Amino acid sequence: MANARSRSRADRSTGAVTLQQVARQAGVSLATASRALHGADGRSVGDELRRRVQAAAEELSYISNAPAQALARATTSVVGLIVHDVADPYFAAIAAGAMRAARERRLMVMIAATFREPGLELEYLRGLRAQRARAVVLAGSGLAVSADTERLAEEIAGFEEEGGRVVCIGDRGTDLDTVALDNRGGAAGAARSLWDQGHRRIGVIAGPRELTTVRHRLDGARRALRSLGGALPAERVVVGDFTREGGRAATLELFARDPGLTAVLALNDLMAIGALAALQQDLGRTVPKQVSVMGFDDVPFAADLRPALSTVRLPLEAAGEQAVRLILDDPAEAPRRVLLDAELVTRASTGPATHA
Amino acid sequence: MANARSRSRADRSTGAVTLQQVARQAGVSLATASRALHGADGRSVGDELRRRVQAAAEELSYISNAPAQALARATTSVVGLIVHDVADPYFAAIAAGAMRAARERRLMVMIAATFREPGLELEYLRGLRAQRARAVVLAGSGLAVSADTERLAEEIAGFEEEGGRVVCIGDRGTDLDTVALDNRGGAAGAARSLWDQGHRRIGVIAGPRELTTVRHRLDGARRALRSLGGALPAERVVVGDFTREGGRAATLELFARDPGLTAVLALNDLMAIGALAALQQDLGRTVPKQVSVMGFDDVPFAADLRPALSTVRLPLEAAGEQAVRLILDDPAEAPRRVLLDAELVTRASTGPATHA
DNA sequence: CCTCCGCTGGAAAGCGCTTTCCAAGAGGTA
DNA sequence: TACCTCTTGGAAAGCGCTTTCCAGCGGAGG
Repeated sequence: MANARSRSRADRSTGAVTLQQVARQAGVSLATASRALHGADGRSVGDELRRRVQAAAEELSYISNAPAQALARATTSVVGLIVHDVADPYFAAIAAGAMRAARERRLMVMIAATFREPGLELEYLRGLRAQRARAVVLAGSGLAVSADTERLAEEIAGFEEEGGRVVCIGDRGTDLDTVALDNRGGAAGAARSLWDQGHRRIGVIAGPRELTTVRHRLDGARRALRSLGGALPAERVVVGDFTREGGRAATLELFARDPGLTAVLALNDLMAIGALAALQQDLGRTVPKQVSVMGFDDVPFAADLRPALSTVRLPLEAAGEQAVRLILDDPAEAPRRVLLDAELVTRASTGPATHA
Repeated sequence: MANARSRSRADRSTGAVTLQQVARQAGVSLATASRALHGADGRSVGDELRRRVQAAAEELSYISNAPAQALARATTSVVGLIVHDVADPYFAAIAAGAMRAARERRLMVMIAATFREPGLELEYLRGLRAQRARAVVLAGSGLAVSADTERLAEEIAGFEEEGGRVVCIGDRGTDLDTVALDNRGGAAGAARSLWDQGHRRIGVIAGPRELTTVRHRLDGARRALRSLGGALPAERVVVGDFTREGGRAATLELFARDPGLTAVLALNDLMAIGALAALQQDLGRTVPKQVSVMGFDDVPFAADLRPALSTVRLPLEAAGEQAVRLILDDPAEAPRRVLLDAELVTRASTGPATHA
């Protein structure tokens, strides 16, 4: 008997059941089968025939061919999601939210991780365009300065011209649909809270300056301090990787420059964890007794660190959800912007400044 | 002038640049253009023409239509990844590995989260079949008992018959390509290490019993204890959600049953974190002085908890990578099985038993 | 009784690509 | 010079679906 492997060389089919076969089995035309099963056509099919088609499909275990549908309909049911790194809890939370929203709308999500290489973002966007994704969510923070930024903008424009939709999480320069997170406000609140507890010598450990997220957070903190009569001189800001190790190294550098700091504001929780490690293990300081540490993002484990990390909570999962909603539910003309609030979460890693 | 919106109703095209247009612009036939740009054909194109085609493609910003290619080639460049929850660091790590491997092979990954509903796994597998994914990685632990298990097996068989490939991470009953993690061995090692430190009354907090992962870990621990002359009676095993809260509740229950326990073995790190919280905050015990806590998985923050969590490290990212390699690199006949070792990581949350 | 309309089913024309086949030319050998 | 082989380009036949059009039919209205 003929098995799947013995097809003629000219036969490029996969051996999967086709709609044609379903139609034959049900004794109806291809058109009717298509309408009975997927009928986005606005056309109705008689009850009797519809039942016959459904039965045939069931019996043959028919599974529709999405690429073929995509070709014929000129649209797909996939949305793309571009993040920096899925293993980073920040992006994991966003991804979870986006996937939940996608599920509600019965869409599949194609995910791409750039590992922070700007070139990859462009490449993946092109890949998603090739897939004819309906929409793509750009979750990674934009780069403020980059030769690729312009190319990216062009690519986005091209995509939108073809009917694709793009939304980004966090502000980018461009006028796109945006789900913005209140980085500035959150950072300002964090700085103010430190100030209110008597801290006057506050150090900041920041991620790469090109990230707009970093810029906004830094800016928020700086302004708040200034408006309170303080300042954030350049030597009290150390840039490092946006990771635990980056935070550790940055903290060491910060205290090498000024051992009298009473608080460190980390621009994300990963760095804050590094700061905690540096302070408690390398520098032998007690937190928050001698030095307060404030994080940013409120990753899931923040409350389980010792001391429990005070931080700024960002509604990341909601951001992911909103992003796909925004993009799919009502395709407005003008670019829209949704601002999600940050919330200060005070836990045990911050406390009153000890005046030396 | 005619814009993209003014196409006739009969025109189902997206307005995207097609290969046909590129061919025309380059003054060659469609066939030649196809060969010049993607030629998986084994056929060569003269240098001059190839250059002309490439220039035309560049100039028109041509982006190939993946669905159309998929239809014509009867294969795609997407792999599917089905997990329980992307926000769970366990799956996030696997996903990161899988994505890295996919990138090396220039594949796109379609990800689906089941949120632990077994029905969804089936549904997503069908979705991935519809997409004609080349391969799918089943990352979530299998359910040992489930009405869906059989349906799932059928679905997998159908997919493989059509040329799709499936690999799972962690053992499932079925004879599939598998990247197994040494859950049994890891749990045995963990139990032994506790035993060796003098612990004789060890409680275990476990995730849902249907998960094969849980079964294996539990089994490993039980056997190890038995072989050492101890035992793991049913009342010292409490089942809860595989989450922080589940761990906390389970720990409380465990100590309500037997306040004299000197160690708790959590079957994943999330539960271990809950145990730490329950012990230190709710029960007022010191860890590891009065009670030792051992986790499982070694999530990224395990070392930053207080006390730093002793746990069993699983090479999760490697598992994700291996899975996609296994499945794509050499499509062997017989189902293969790769076993990845677990490694005991002793940190500060475990110590010698205090004999009351 | 005839016409017109609304409804349902089917034939067929694509959607944008890949690949098979064929034709034509180049180069080698007898 | 005649014949054969090898290479390169193009025409055209699909891949599996959706959707447009058209045909046929029954019922309502004149």
